[in-house]
Amino acid sequence: MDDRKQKVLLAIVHDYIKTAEPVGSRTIARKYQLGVSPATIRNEMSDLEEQGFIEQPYTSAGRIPSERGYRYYVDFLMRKQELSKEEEELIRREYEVKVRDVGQVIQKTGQLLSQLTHYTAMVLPPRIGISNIKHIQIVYMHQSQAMVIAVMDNGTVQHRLIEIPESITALDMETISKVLNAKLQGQAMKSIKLTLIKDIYYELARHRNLLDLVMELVQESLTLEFEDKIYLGGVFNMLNQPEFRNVEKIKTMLSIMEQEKLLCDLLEGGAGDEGVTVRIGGEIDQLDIKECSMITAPYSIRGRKMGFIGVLGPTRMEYAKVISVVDYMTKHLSQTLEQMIRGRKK
Amino acid sequence: MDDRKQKVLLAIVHDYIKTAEPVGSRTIARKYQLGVSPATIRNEMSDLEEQGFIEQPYTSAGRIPSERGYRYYVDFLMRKQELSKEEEELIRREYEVKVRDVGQVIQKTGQLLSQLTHYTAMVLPPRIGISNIKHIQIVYMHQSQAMVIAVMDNGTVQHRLIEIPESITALDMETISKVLNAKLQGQAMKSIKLTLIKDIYYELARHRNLLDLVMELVQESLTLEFEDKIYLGGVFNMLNQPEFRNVEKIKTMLSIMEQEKLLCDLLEGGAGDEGVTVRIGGEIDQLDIKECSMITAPYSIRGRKMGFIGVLGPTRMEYAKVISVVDYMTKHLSQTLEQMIRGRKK
DNA sequence: TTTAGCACTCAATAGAGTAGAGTGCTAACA
DNA sequence: TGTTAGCACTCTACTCTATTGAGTGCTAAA
Repeated sequence: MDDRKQKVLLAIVHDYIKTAEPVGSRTIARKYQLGVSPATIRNEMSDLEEQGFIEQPYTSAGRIPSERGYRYYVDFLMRKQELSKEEEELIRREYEVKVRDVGQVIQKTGQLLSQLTHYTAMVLPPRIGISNIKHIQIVYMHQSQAMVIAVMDNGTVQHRLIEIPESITALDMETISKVLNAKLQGQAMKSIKLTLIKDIYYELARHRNLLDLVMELVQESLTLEFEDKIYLGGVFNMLNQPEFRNVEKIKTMLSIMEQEKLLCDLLEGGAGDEGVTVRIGGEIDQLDIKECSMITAPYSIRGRKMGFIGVLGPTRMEYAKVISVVDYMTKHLSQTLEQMIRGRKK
Repeated sequence: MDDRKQKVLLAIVHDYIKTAEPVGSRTIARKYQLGVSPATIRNEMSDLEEQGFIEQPYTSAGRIPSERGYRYYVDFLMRKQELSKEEEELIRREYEVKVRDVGQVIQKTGQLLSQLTHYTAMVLPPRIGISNIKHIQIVYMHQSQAMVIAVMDNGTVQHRLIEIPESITALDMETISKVLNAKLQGQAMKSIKLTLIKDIYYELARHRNLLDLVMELVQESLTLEFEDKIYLGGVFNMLNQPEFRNVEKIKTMLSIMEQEKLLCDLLEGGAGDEGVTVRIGGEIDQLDIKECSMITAPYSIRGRKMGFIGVLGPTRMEYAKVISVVDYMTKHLSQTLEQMIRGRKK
């Protein structure tokens, strides 16, 4: 692909991202100084179309980038775009106030992502399956009920009400808490194996009843990993995009947004181990939202991948901008979380 | 208002609720056996319009109920509509599985509400401000950080990471936990007064530093009451309503849905102390969502009002149906929550 | 290789006409 | 006096038909 063709493609992508209207040869000649006439540009466009980088919605309309065109743009033509001073300032300021626990950080991240990009943001909170138990506590509520609380070292807290046999006293529970703490502290939810459970059983044979219930909680927390909550921000930003002028599209869009499970898969599915991943249109294979692109990236705490953040927008997305925002935010998020949970030992 | 006028109004309300089209005199004569000709009905309609119960979108269209018309319908004409056996069965079944903690119950309630009514459901979880502290625990995370956990007797758990001076040991914290529990157990967050705090201060003069932070949490939990989370269900149900054919309306609608604070006010604002409240159109004064009605009701645990549930739909709403669903759900919700937190002493 | 010119295509817009639902009025009827 | 049939009138929604304009592709000349 020669230099001038690249320039033409770049012009088409830029203009279409900005206006959402098919771009004609004349517009390019007028707005982007290439030093050639519209006729020449038409010839180039004809070639580009043959190679599959651009397409025509109908005969005698302007051209729009194809998915392949966007891909080429993202891979070769796009120039990196740093965040502005104001934006960085905004992020810094927002993270400073009122973010006391992990949940709030996650939520704020979603908010910022959507605010900065004007698209829909998705954030997957730190997965508990791969974090370690810091403390387990059983709180007596009344004669047939107790609350099991597990504090994880990523700063989250799991809790559940359980039924207990009436024969068990508050004192019993304290004993159980102690043993559980001794055995489970520092263990990852995932790594709690049968041997360990047997070990605890042995030590607490007397309290087998209660123990069954507690272990059930532990087990369930593990499965919870897969039905994790996901934080969305700016869903209705998407409605400002001209591609959502028609109500049917909005409906499919929103019904997708209500399926948390699907979104989690979407977010986890494509992202690589490190760095920002861009998926354009059909490259998101799980789903048939047409004309959408996703930009995702994992964030980590102390080098361990803990979750994902992502932005969903139309294929006609401001890739350069969104990529740098996502990149910047993962780093900032990792940093904020690390600061918050400073105590973690490697 | 004489009997026949009521019948005509009822016919108009029913038909408009069903079809979302202005209702003409002929339609009424055909579909609702009133035993009179369209001309007579026209005369009645003319009167009804003069009295403000119905209106015409434009000359020579059919009539639609005015807000006053809906109000009259709800107050005097509407017949109570019981839930079907299938619906009751559905509710029972859904509450049985996988509702282990209060959060899940709340979420499930929202889901059911929207599923049964086909409108948007909102649920305000039990307010912590008016619930009592069951247990306070401080968990040591590492040398400069601790997690404060408060278990409330309504089955919710509050938690927060706090910074602690390095001089404080894990043992210190256990002492503090003990004293806090002794003093705060059974107290409502709201009722924690200065005298009580002084009392604790006195007893724990040595640990004043840490105490400051813990009390701050308690204080903040109190303010949290006002920025409570709200659970929404079936937001996109609304899009199936024909009044949301145009995109602008969808946008205002959704942007309202994203403002949690506003929704909480909305939910709390109009509801009375007991029973179902219906607000029609302009009667929802906080807001300028036009053409919407809200049906709300408080739910309680052991006779104490703990939160609200509500349904938001177009003014052209199936009032009879929604009212009975909301009514039924508050009762069922109260019951489920009471069962779950059985231990509460009056 | 580039450019100007020109015929052709197609969506979007605007206008005109038509159909249909519904009203209000009047006069006749029970 | 209340009810009804008849009829002229109103207004929206829909269809059909130009018209406009942006844009292309091709050809021939520079």
